[in-house]
Amino acid sequence: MRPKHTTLTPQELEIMKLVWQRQSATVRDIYEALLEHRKIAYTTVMTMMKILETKGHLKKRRQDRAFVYRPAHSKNQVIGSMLREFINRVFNGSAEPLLVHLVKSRHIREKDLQKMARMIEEIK
Amino acid sequence: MRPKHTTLTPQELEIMKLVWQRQSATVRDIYEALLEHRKIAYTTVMTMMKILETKGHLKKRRQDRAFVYRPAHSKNQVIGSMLREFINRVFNGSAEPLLVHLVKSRHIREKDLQKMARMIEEIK
DNA sequence: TTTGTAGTACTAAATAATTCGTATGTCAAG
DNA sequence: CTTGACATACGAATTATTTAGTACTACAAA
Repeated sequence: MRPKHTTLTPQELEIMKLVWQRQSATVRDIYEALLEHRKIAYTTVMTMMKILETKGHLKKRRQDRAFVYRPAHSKNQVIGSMLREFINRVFNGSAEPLLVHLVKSRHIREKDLQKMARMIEEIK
Repeated sequence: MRPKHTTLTPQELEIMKLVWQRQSATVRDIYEALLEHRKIAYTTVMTMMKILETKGHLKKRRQDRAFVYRPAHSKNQVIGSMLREFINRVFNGSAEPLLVHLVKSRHIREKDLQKMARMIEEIK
């Protein structure tokens, strides 16, 4: 069976971002990082990380008394599939109308497009 | 108070897409359109459209015995803000890494970028 | 006038997502 | 040995999302 593409919920993504940043982290590490932005209970973070593990997004390993968690997949992989899912759901699978939105809303500029064009050249 | 930016859930979006397509629609119209793709109850569609109305995404008007629903906002507006929300949540607000993903995953090609560049020229 | 059809209103159940409390165990400092 | 700090395990409450059943009403056809 395939990896089973469980997409990340908003709170799960928030935690995954922090783990990716650190390569590996304990519940406490993430708890403290989250606390800087909002009130949250230690056990809430623990539960979330346990869920992320059962969903296959985190791997854990015991180190001393606590678990150390690591990402099971790269950020690029996961974000990439979230983007694909979004394009499917919102734009029926085609990226062009997304681009149109980005351009018209001025989220990207000519400069960015040129940068991308150069990137394509390099890939070729 | 502002419009209160309720973002569309997946099923809500599905329905809104059908209403945008039709300009206006009854519960039965949408029910029949959805039925072509999957099993669903008439009252389920009714409930969803009622929710969309209370969330401010649909306006209703009675015509004969049934309600006729219309979008409260344009597709561009709503999709645009969904895109913005996605960029904030997933890419911390900057569109460039999104572009990088699109290019690297070959979702967009040089041809598309050129098209966009021309579009920018026209906007200027 | 009776009855079937098509509509809404109301209720509610199932699942997913988010949050946190209590119980329990282990280890180190006193 | 006792106690406090810190960790996990387990259970559960809350809210959001999705789905659909039942009751009731209005109208048109028989």
